[in-house]
Amino acid sequence: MARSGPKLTRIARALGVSAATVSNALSGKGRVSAEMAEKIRATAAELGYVPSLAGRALRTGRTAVIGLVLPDIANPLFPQIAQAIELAASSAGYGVLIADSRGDVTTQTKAIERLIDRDVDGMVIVPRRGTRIADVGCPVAVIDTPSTPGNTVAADHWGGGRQIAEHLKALGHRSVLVIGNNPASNVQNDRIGGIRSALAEDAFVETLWIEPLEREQGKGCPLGLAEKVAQGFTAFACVSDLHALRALTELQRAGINVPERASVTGFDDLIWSPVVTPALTTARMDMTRIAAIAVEALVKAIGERDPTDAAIGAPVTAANAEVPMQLVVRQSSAAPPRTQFQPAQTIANASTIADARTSAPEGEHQP
Amino acid sequence: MARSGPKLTRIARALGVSAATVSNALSGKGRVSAEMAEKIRATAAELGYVPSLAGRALRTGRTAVIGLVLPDIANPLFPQIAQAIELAASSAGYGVLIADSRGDVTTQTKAIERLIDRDVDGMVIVPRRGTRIADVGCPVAVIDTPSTPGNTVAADHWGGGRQIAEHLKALGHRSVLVIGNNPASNVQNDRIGGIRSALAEDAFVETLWIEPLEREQGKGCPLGLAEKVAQGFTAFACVSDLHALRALTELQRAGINVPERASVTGFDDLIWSPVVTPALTTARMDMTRIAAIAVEALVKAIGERDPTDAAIGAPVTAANAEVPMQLVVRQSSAAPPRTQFQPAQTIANASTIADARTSAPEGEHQP
DNA sequence: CTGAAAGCGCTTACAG
DNA sequence: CTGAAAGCGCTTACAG
Repeated sequence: MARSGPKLTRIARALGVSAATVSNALSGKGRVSAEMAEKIRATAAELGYVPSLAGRALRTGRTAVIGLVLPDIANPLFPQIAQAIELAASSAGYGVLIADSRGDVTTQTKAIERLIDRDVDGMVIVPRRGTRIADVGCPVAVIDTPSTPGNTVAADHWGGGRQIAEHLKALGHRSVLVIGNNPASNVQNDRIGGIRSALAEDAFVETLWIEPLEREQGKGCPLGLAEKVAQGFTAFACVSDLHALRALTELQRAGINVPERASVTGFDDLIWSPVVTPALTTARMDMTRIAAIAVEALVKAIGERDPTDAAIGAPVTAANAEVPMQLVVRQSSAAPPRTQFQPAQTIANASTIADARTSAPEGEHQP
Repeated sequence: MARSGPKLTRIARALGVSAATVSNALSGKGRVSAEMAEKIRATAAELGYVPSLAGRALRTGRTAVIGLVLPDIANPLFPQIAQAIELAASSAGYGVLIADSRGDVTTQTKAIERLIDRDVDGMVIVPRRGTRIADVGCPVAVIDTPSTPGNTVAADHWGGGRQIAEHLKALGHRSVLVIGNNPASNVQNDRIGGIRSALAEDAFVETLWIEPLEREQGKGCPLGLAEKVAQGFTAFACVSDLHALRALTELQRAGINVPERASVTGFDDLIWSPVVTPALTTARMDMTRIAAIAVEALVKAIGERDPTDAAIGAPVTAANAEVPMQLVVRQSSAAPPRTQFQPAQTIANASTIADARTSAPEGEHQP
């Protein structure tokens, strides 16, 4: 309650000891007799003592705050990340200052500078693709992809891709269209690489890079998935649940039943994945663990760092770990048409769509 | 770059003046001659001087940090809010510390306490429904609904509801099912109230309160919307784009074309709204303005507050404003079946669904 | 117009 | 084991 409660000195006076002794007792550095320490702790608790971070920061050079730098807060993955980091950080006694890059590299640099100016003890960065995080001047933990050179903590995107692929393979899918939107993204390339590697021998795989959909425009160029179904694709493996959602609704809109006639999978288990009909099969990151590792590494680096080396060229430290992804199977993926009988039906909006039954379920485009 | 750059004293020494003069020059309090001030500013810039917030905080009792308290970071609206608040706050020279309530009232209280312990100058709170924000001990701006008693800044949810309703009415819809999930939410009630009030005379309206979908479960009880279509409803007005997405996909899954046979609308213009096929018609809040107003009010309150009144019972100040919502018309809403010819078609998954053409498009359930 | 002093609350050597 | 002192970097009265 009490904003920056009573001061240390008040406790000291109340007990007739020095502020230094109170400080020592409270920090448990052991320079105080057990009884005295106990008495001091009791009084502190009773008075609702909360140390002034400002005072401490000024003395120690540590603010107990870390920055969270994100490429774009609008990213639907942001909530998961922020929540996990906030939990890990506050458990470790750190506050989390947010900084938004708004998708822009210049803004990212500025955001990082602002955090530095605020004397954060360290920062967690989810870099915008292609960004080099260097000589920031404080400990940094990067969350990205194992493929990113340097110290990073990341989900095993490749392994996640393999899980998705194994799942589709086990269902009997042999023609898979992989959908991504950013060939420059390490994360997407890892996921796609994983999918392709697990599917390599058994299936025909094609990758479709889609254009970023202009927000607000909303008129979205259709991905032409109905045609892909007609060509024989039975599964659409998207690198994000956002693409999966786009694929799912486009297929449904074209009158193609999911999962009876085409399976759709995504990545990240975003908020809507279980809400949609049919619910999306996806692979999720263990954000809690990723955040825990990142923050732990950060805290360790902060501890090892000499707070007085303030200036340029200070060590950039980070974690280096890879966390498995978890497959979440829901109703948007099932055995392909070949193995499941479909009652005769006419397709809505048939004008633009070839009836998939008239095309071979697979193989016609095999090399 | 330089972490907590050169100190004030360094500038003072470089110019042979006192630290006090430098401080005065930089803060522009005008106790310094113009030339001197200019020289000082130049040197400060040259040395890359960045004031130590810790030092300043200790002296002034102001940390230049505000807290952002959210009911649940996982909320899909969070990105919009966080982004807008971060921008407004950093423009005003404030950092933003995040605090997650994780949907829990106790956690919310703890999160607020932690922010207080960190000596934030004020906080923006998006309260969990039914929470009383009181005697926090620092200036507070609440973002909620105009219906919430007390000082709040909010979107005009009621007006947004009216806009949605007018839109549907203009298209010719006369049977509207309103979908919400939380009868205790002021926001939802305002939105629904607005919809109903604008529709009152001309249409039949029913409200469907749906169960919160258990995440991970993903098996989601279907909402039974196909049946509603059979009953004659032609429009589904949801209080959130998340519900709208659920409705849209359920309808599509049932073989009901949107928007030809049923229109779907949402609220908030969440990330997926323009991505989905058909893109969602929705009403969005002007988060930028809401955040600007909230932060401005907060900063004003902080300025008026005596930083030494530290303790209990300090004034809780806030904004009080109502910001119009903006209707975003996309393809998920169109004229109802009656006014638009539908080619004959068979419905997929017909087993569970009555063919809507056999039921009256409206009226049969009118009182 | 400018400077010297005091002090915000804390912690860390250094004495006793 | 405990205390007195110094100082982190800043700003605000108060003198000159």
